[in-house]
Amino acid sequence: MPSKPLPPITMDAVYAAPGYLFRRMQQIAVSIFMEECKAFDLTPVQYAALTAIHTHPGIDATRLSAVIAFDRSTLGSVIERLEAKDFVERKPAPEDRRIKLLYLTKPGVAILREIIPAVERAQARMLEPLKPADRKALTALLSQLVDLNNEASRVPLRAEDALERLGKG
Amino acid sequence: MPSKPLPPITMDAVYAAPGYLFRRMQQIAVSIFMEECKAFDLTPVQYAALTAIHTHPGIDATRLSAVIAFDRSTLGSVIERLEAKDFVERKPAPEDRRIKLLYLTKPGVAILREIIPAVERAQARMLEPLKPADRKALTALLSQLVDLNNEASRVPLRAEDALERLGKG
DNA sequence: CCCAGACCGTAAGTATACTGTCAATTAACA
DNA sequence: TGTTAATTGACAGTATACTTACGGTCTGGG
Repeated sequence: MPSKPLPPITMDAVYAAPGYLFRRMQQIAVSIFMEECKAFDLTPVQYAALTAIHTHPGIDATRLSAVIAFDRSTLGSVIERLEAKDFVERKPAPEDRRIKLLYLTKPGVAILREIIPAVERAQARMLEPLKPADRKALTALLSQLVDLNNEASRVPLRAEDALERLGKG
Repeated sequence: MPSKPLPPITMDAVYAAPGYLFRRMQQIAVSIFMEECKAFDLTPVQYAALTAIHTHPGIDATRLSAVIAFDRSTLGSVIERLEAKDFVERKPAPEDRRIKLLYLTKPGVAILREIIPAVERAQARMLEPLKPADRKALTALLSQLVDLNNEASRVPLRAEDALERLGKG
């Protein structure tokens, strides 16, 4: 019996691999976001953090990381930068001295409102080369896949859990 | 006349945005890759670099960056790490003292052959939650989108250009 | 032949995105 | 109640992923 032939080592195999396509698309998405939003000097992650803090004022860093699926360690420096720009405030929680509660400042709320059109332009541009029907199909498939693969990520999205506790506390 | 209403600021809008989905899927893809390949201690980018050097022995760092769509600066440290692990060799080009030519070592070729099954398992796992037809559809759409958005990236894929010059030189 | 410009690798700086670990603090339970 | 367990933010370490800039090198037009 012949042994299974070794697959050829080619760049075409790399270019067709989902992992490569995801990395590449992420590069492109960040690039487009930064271009559209350069007047605001906010990164995609900083924008997501501002939105989450706006939606859940007084959230703490650990719960914020669960809401935006972002590593707890990295989030520290993200918040530091937002604090340095005076978009976010950290206040110690009275009932738990380990926790620091996060709030948007007035400039933070203002920039969040102002940046929205640029963010929407960026999101539209990412999919623009596709036909409208294909845009919907891609978004739906991606959305499904991210949801079904949630547990495979080291930092799964846990918005419900996080907010449930927030409500209880 | 009423002014256009402001869009509501919600996390659901963030979760449905293509940019968020691409970032999330990239996180998941890297996590799956690292899990499947942890016995080899190679990152996705290091794997792509090894494959490209194997396919084009004697390529230089700038052309390599064009072939794998990876920033020239970052690539320096990636190659350094591959050199430290003794998977890659850098040799000065005799006809151009600016250039260092890249070659795989024997261990480099060996690990590339050995890691392939793990890489294929990782690629399959990324799409596994979808139905087979949907896997194909997603890959096709992504492939199209990456190709059509190539110029939007700061580091566009320029494999043909790079290899053309490589052949001429 | 010369020199302006292009090109090569490299370095410093910023920002994700992880891995650990740690001390302080709070919660849970025997 | 008292001791262990879990949680929180912080820190150090590694690896992308980009920016600008700089010295060394080559190349083309005058």
